Amino acid sequence: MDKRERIIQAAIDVFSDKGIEKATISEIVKKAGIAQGTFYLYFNSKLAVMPDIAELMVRKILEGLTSEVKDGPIDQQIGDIIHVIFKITNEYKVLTKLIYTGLTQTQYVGSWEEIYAPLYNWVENLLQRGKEAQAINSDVNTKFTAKIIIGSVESVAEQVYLYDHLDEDSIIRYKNELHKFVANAIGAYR
Amino acid sequence: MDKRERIIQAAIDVFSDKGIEKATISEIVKKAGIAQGTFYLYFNSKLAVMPDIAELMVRKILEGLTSEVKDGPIDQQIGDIIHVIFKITNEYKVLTKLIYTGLTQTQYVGSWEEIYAPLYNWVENLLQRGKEAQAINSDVNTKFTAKIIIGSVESVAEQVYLYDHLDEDSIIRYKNELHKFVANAIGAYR
Amino acid sequence: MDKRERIIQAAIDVFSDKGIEKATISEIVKKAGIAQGTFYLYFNSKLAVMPDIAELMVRKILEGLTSEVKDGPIDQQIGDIIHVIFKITNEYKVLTKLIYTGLTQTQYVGSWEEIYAPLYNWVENLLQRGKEAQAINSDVNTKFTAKIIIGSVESVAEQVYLYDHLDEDSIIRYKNELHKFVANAIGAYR
Amino acid sequence: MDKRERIIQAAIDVFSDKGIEKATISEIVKKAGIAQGTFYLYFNSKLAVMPDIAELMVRKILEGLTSEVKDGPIDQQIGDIIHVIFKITNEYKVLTKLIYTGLTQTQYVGSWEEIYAPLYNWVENLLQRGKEAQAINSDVNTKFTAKIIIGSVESVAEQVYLYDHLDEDSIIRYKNELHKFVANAIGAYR
DNA sequence: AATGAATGAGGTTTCATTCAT
DNA sequence: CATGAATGAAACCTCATTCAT
Repeated sequence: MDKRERIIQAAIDVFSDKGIEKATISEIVKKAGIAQGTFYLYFNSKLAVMPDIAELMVRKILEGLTSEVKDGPIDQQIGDIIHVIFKITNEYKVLTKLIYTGLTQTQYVGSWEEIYAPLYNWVENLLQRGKEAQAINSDVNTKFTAKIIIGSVESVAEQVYLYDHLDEDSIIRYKNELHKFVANAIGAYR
Repeated sequence: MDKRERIIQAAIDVFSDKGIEKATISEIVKKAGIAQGTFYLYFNSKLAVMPDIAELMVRKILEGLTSEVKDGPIDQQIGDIIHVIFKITNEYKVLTKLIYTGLTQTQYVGSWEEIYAPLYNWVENLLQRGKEAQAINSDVNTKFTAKIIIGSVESVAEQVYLYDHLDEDSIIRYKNELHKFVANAIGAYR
Repeated sequence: MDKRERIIQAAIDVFSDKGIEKATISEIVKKAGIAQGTFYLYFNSKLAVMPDIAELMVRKILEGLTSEVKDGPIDQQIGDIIHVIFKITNEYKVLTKLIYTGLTQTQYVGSWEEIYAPLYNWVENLLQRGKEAQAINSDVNTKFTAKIIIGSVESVAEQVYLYDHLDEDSIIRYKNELHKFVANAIGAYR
Repeated sequence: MDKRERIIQAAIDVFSDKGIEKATISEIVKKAGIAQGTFYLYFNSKLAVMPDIAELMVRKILEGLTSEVKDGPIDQQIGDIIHVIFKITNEYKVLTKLIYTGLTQTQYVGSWEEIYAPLYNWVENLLQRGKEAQAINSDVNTKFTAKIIIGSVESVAEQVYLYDHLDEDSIIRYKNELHKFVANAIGAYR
C-alpha cells in the first residue's frame, strides 16, 4: 500500500478511536509506520485528510448500494438502502459523524456537496425511475427527497448505534418503523 | 450573571466561532471575563461544557415548540415543528452539529439520551394525541417515530444551513417538501 | 484537638503519602477539615510545618527511649536503642527521610541541631555513664559517638524499611549484626 | 556532549542549588541550553532524572574508592573509605541527600538497590578479603556489614557537612572518631 | 478567628512543524 | 522522497495566596 493510502487508513483509525480533538499527527504517523515529516509530503494538517476519508466513505456506501439494492419494487429497495446505510454506519461508528464535523471545521466545507453528490444522485435516479413507473407519488421532488431520505436514514442510524446503543432486536424494529415511515412518505405503498 | 452561566455563554460563542478543535479555554475565560483558574472550578475541560450547552439548546427548542406549535390539525403542527427547528438551527448554526460531536468525543455520550429526552417526549405526546384522535396512522410507533421525525428535520436543517447555504426561496421549497414528506409518512393527510 | 495540631497531623499524613514535592496545602487543609485560608493563620508554607513535625518525631523517639531502654548492661541498652529507632522508623516510614530534606530545603536548616539536641544528649549521657562505669572504651568521645550511633542506626533502619523492604526474619538478623557492630565499636563487650 | 548528558548535568546543578521542591524543568533546560520540549524526549519529569544522577554519584564514589583505597592493612583502608565518601559528600553537598529523597518520592525507589549494588559489593569484597586474611572478626556478616559501614559513613558525612557545618579541624577529629568506631566494630585492631 | 471562592503567576506539557541528513 | 530529533509557541493546569464576608 502506498504512503498516502496508509496515512488515510491510519487517520481513520485514530479519528475513530480518539475523536478529532484528541487525534494527533504523531499518532497517525506512528500507526501508518512512516516518519513524522513524511506526513507533510501528503497533507498539510490532520483535518486535510478529511476530504479523502469522506470520499472513501461515500465510495463504500455507493458500492454497498450498487451491490445490495436489487431491482424490484421500490418499497423493497428502500429497505435495502436503509440496510446498507445502517451497516456502514455501524461498521465505521463515529466516523460518519466526525466527517461532517471535520469538514465543517475547515476550509473544506465546500467539498461536502461535491463529495456527497454521487450518493445523492444515485438515490435521486432511483426515485426518478420510481416516479416514471408511477410507483411513488407524482408530486415528489426527487432532488430534495433524495437528500431528505439519506439524511433521515443516517440520522436514525447514528441514533441507534452511537447514542442509544440499542440491542439487535430493537434495531430491527426501528429499521422496520423507519422503512414504513419513508415508504409512506413517498407513497410507495399504493 | 453567575460565573458558571458566563462560562457557558462564552463557550457557545467560541465554539461557534472557532469550532471545537480550535477553541481554547484561554479564549473562553477571556470572553467570560474570569480568571484562568476559575474555569476549572466549574469544568474540567472545554468539552465538559458540552452537556450544559446541549441542555440549553434543548431548552430553547422546547420553549420554541411550546410557544409556536399551536393547537390545530396535526398536519399544521408538523409545519410548526419544522419551522421551529429550522429557526433554532439557523440561529445557532454550527452549534447544533458541534454538540453531537462534542458529546460523542467524550465521556458524556451517555448524557445524550438524558438531555434530549424532554424533546423526544414532547413530540411523542403530540403523536400520541394524534393517534388517539385518529388523525394519523394507527400503526405508528410513537416513540420511534418521534425520534425519526426530529432526526430528519434536524438533518435537513443542517444540510440547508450548514452545507448547502441555500437562498431563502429554496429553503422554503425544501421545508414544504419536508413537510409533505413527514405528513405522508405518518398518514396525516387522510 | 486544636486547629494547629490538626494541621500538623494532616501534614504528616500527606507528606508520608505524597512526598514533599506532591504534597499541597489544599490537600492538607482538606484532611485537617479546615478552610483554605485558615492554614495561613498558623503556618506560612507547607515546609514551615516541618520543624513541628520533626519535634514531634524526636519527642516520640525520646519517649520510646525513656520507656523502653531499661537499666542494665550497656550492651543490652544498645539493643533497646536499636529496637526503638527501628520501630519508629517503620511506623513513620518515609517521614524520617522527609524531615531531613524538608528542613534542608528551607530556612529552617538551622532548627535541625536544636531539635535533635535532646536526642543526642540522651544518648551522650548514656555513653557518659557507661564510660564512668568503665563499661565501654575509655577513649570514646561521647559527643561524637552519640551522633555516630544514632546516624548509623537510622541509616540502617531506613535501608531496611524504605529501600530493601526486607522480611521480618532478615530484619532481625540485620538488627543483630548492627547490635554487634555498635557494641564492638564502643568496646561494650569486654 | 549529548543532550541527555547535558540534561543530567544541568539537573545536578539546579537540584543542588534550589532543592527538589524549587527546582523547575524550565530552569534545567535553560541551563542545559536546550528547548523546553527536548527535555521530554529524555525524561518524563524532573524526578525521573534522579536515577541517572544517582548512578553518576555511585560511579564517582566507586572511582574514588578504586583509585584512593590502597592495598595495605584493612584499618588503613577504612580510613581511605571514610576519606573518599567525605570528599564526595562535601563536593556534592546536598545532592547525596536529595538522591535518597528524590528516589523515595517516586516510582524509582526500586532502582535504589540496583544502583547502589556495585558500591555495596565493592566494600563487601574488601571485607571478605579481610576476613579470609583473618584481619577482622570471623563472625562478621560481610553483606550486612558493608551496608552498615556505608550507611554510617554517609550519615556522619551528611551531619558534618549539611547540618553542623563544622570547621575543618572538628571534621578531622570527627573522622578519626568514626574511623576508630568502625575499626573496632569489625575488630580490625587485634 | 475562620471561611472558601476567586485569582493569576508561573509552572508543565503537548505537538505541529522544520530541516539537516 | 524519506527521515526523526529538535524546536518553541502556545496551550494547559495547578495551587499558593488573598480578601470580602
